[in-house]
Amino acid sequence: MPNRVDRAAGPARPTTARTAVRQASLREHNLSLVLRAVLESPQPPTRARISADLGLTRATVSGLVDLLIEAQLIEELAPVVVRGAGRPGVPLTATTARAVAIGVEVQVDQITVGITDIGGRSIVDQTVAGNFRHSDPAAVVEVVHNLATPLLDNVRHKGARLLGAGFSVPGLIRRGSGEVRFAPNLHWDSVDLIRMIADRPQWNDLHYCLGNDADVSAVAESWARATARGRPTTSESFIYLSGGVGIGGSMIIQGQLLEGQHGWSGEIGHMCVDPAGPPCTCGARGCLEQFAGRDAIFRAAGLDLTDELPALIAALEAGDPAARTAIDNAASTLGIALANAINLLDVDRVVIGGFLEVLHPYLRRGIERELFTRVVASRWSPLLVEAGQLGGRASVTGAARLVIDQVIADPTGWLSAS
Amino acid sequence: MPNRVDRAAGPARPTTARTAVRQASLREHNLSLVLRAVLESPQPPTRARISADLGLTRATVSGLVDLLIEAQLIEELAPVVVRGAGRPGVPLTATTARAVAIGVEVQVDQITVGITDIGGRSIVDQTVAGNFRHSDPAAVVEVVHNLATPLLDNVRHKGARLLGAGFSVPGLIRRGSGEVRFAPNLHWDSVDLIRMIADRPQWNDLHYCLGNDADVSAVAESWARATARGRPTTSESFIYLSGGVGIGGSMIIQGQLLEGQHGWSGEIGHMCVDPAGPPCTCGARGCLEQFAGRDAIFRAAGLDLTDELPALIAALEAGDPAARTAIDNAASTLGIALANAINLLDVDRVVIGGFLEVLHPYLRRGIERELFTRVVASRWSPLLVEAGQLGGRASVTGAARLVIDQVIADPTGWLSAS
DNA sequence: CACCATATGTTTATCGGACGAACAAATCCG
DNA sequence: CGGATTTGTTCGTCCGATAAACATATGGTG
Repeated sequence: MPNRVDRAAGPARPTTARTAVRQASLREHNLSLVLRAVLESPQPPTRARISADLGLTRATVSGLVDLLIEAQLIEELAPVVVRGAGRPGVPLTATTARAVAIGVEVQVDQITVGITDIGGRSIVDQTVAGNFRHSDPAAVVEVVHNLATPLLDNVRHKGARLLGAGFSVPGLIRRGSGEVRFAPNLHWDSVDLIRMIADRPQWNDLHYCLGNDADVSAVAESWARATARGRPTTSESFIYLSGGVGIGGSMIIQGQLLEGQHGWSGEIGHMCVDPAGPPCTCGARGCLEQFAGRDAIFRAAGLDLTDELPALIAALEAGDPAARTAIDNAASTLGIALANAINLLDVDRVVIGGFLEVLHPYLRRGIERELFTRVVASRWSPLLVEAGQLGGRASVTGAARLVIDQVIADPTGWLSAS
Repeated sequence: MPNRVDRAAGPARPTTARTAVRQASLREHNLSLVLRAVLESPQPPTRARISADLGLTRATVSGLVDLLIEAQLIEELAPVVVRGAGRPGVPLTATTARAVAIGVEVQVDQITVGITDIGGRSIVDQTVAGNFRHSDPAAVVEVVHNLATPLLDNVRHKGARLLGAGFSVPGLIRRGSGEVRFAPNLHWDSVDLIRMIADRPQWNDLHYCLGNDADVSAVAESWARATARGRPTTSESFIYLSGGVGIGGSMIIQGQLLEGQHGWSGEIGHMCVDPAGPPCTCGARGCLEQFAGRDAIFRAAGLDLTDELPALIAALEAGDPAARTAIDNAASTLGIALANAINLLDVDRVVIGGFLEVLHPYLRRGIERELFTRVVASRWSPLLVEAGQLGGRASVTGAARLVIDQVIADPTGWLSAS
């Protein structure tokens, strides 16, 4: 089958399937269910356990499991487990490094390529620094290709299956296509990134995903905290804040990315937190970015824009009043913006990522203060402001995760090939 | 079967069904699909047309249609249509006044009961005025009962099927139960409204729905504009603003109500539009309500709070500067709040309802001005600020619609009874 | 008007896939 | 060692969609 870009970003879209359900869809769905059960279970489940959890017959589950095993997506473990009477079950788990996805993160100052297996283990990754502002897409593709080729060769050589490739780009994506609609910092405008990559021989015949970096990072965080807590990602809802040059946002509602009509949702950086505030690059006034963006904070703290994060932290630790005020202002405006979002969406969790992740300890109290006074439902449901867990690796991981989410959503396409 | 409150509010929840798919579910799904095809089609479709649209066999569709006809949900029309060669098809349409839902709207100053059939036609409705602030739930139930009984008797006497009852309440709903969590104006706290109603003999054995009034109105508007444009409600996304004593909001994303984790989403009235603004009843400062709520506008316009809307409109038409300023301020703060919401959700349509609906002509320009400068994506996708189409009837219609949405989402439960 | 082309709706046989029950396998317990 | 218990597989059954043939009802054309 040819290159496919089924969805431009995000995990399985809520299947309020307007499409008809043929008998095969039934299989697809249950296959997806079983695979998800294996991948998201706290510990490797047996066939019997899956059967009980899902309400399917053991016979049915067995059949589906066989298909997934044949596809190298899952495998059996030794039946070491002993826990009472009865024949011990065979625990099932994701294969390690046998079914992998490649994630590519394009940033303004670096490009990272990483390989993640279906179980979420990062196999290998590699970063190359550079200046990609106002870059030529073809040059970027070249860099990606060169960076990825050895990794791909290596993985293929070991007999692993390549499930697909996911891309994270700092800009707006055209949903359902492999096209970058607009990436201000890269200075890209309607670049069909996927097509450019897919034309290369080694990149043929793959599944492709493309996503906005904030969205992709949010997906990765959703995954990380689900596995960390040993719980399925299903019911998680949170707002993800991605601090960078600007401030991006993204919403995970019940484990699903809320993409919006065009895939441009989450522009929390341009939420108005003070109509009398300073003008923003977007043309409006008082946008959050102007208070809590990287440049804004550094400027308010009296630092040079070329300074690095450690300088800011040093100033904070030294008790520098300007730095402290800068952070407090950022925190309270972040709090206002997040309170607005929470009131709108009824979500009780916020995850702070990007460069703000490191500042989380300094920001948290200030943010929470605003949340507790402004969120209407805060008296009934506690609110949490957490730091991301993935640091700079969120985007690469997430990009690969986009692919894996597609596999989970419908494993059928990945069955036939041995 | 006993009284059921399958979902507390809203239309079919996105079925990212974590639950297993048995063979029966397949039937359910396709039944739902066929029913939806009949109900949402611009003009009555034939079996063959449905078959082509959905990709199901004519045989399959025929079978499903038979079930739906037997359940009195749809019926055949005379094959009058002549449009080319071939055997003329039999057009299918919703039955009129043979399958109906009852909608109940509880407001602070009135209670309305209305009956709507599955095709969306309003059969009859009735309103009683009263003061239900700080009301006794039991008394309200009594009023509802007395108001509804003759309507129900009448409908049943004509041999129509009662599909269920939907309730609209100005407050927070406990999702998945029939309980009103908190309704400040009614002064209700954890009132199990559905149980109280269902205990009455005539109300036995029904399907029940319960929803927040803004949510319910939004559902009704979604439906109204879908049928008005002769298009299925599927892909519609908009933000609904419900002006009342306060300002409620609600989001319809791709035809689906976005309820949030607890069902408390849409609190756009407490979005901060000016951190230095006046204190709000919620404890924060600068909430939208304090600028664009009914009381705020009347106060700013120099009117008495007991005045009615016509007084405000008269002042506006007379060119009264205070009134004009009040409206302009309301519009720009509404614009700020809506821009925030739109940036977050990537929706390109806003529907203004409640008492603001009438003021729409005076507000629109001011709102749009803010939107066009503040919404990042406005240069690519045009934004629309529309008035609701249903006026005061939105809530009753929507309440009944909650039930009908459930029927559409899974008609199985309504098949057996002749 | 006969006849064919075209489209709709129904009938029939077939097949895919889940289910239930029975059975073999592997453990624990007494 | 034999019963109890749980797991995984095998086999017949049943439900529901599919495909193909057929009956039905038009329009068009010589």
